[in-house]
Amino acid sequence: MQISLLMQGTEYGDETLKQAMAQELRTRLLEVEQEGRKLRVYCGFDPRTSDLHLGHTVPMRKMRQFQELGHEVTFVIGRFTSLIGDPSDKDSIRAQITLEEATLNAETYAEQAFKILDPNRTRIAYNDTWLSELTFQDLIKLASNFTFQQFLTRDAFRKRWEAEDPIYLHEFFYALMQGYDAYHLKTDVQIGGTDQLFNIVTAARKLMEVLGERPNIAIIHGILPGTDGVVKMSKSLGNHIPLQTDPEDMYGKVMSVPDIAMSSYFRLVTSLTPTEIDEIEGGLESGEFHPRDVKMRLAREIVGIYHGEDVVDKAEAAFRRVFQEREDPEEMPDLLISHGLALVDVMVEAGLTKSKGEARRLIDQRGVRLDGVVIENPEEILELDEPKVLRVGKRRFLRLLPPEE
RNA sequence: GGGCGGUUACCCAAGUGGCCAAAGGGGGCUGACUGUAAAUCAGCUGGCAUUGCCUUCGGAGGUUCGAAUCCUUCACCGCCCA
Repeated sequence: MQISLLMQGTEYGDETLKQAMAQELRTRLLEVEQEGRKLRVYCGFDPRTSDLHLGHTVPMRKMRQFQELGHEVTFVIGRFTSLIGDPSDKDSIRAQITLEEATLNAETYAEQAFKILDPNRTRIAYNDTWLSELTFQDLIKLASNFTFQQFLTRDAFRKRWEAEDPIYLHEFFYALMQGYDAYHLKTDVQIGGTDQLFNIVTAARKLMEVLGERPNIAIIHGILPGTDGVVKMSKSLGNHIPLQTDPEDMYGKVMSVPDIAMSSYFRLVTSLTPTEIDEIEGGLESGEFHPRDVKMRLAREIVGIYHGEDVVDKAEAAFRRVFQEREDPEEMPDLLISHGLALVDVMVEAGLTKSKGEARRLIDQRGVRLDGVVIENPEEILELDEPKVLRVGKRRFLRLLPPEE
């Protein structure tokens, strides 16, 4: 009963492993029941940036499922692991962050997570509290359980090895640290994406075993692609949909996701049942549904989760207005300007462009409009006697207000 | 520690004294098309300035009328040897 629900949507890339994990989960459930306790479930999130995005919610939704079944969920904030950066992430090595930065970034992590997790049933833990206590001796002991070759067969490392790109020694610690988290928390279940297979299945399970704990069960989910539809969602790539964005923006960002990624989005970040999703996919395939309408449904679902059903209609209306009917949005920032200012200066001042050169370029490319009229002259001087709407490109808007007389 | 090769713009990568703000690709942006999808096409992609100037080719210093390109030195990376 619980098993099928908990294994729902998992993706191991290996049927044998999946069966093994399902079997272990079954056994473990029975055991904890006899012990009169609940499963201890955890997933770690590294605060390498300050905001969580849709991609983070995939494991969080799975955690929520465990919560609903009464299990104990620990939301680990990887303040210590984020110092290294998971080598599974391509460019995480590049920018090392400090504990101070990680702490700052983590400030609102829990608050953001509670959009998905039940705050009353979530334990928050920071992994620096135990990882920073380890001695060099401890580290040696942990490290001695693994061979260099085991790490090297990992895709992330192997590719770099073959490309003769640097692989830093400390990157190997990441898996050890994550494994130690699982050991320290004595977890029964660890959740993560397919990119965490090595960290969870190889490192954590082995470490727990040699340290005298039962290996935790890996619940592995698929990876949510970003708004480009291909690469894993991440803030540093700029293909993310932040949880803390306004409903209109969230709706629009979902709409910009390529069709091919829709199915992943439905499966990974909405509450639709597998049956409902099958119906949608069938309808798409037969041509019964228009992909755009399906995507609008997707956008409604997602906006509804984070902003509430009551604002969904408004977000959708705003989207239709601006992108389908090509009207100006109802709400946009105002800027009071005085007479005789150069348009390019106003654009830079308002943050619509980074430089005057960029502003001129956009005007040149016919990408700047004032009340719908394309501005032709890069040296345009503004003389307003009534408010006008400045549109830069597809989605940058500003209402210019004339000076008060 | 020794030998060799390398460090170029957001990323990859060409460029070995002036024609280099620096080829090409990716990414991003603008426009056309359109469903803020995909594909395609055209263009843009350091800053300031209306013909010019300033900053940029790992850091610092030097040679030269002139350097991403040559020299010195420092730092970092890879390969091979130990």
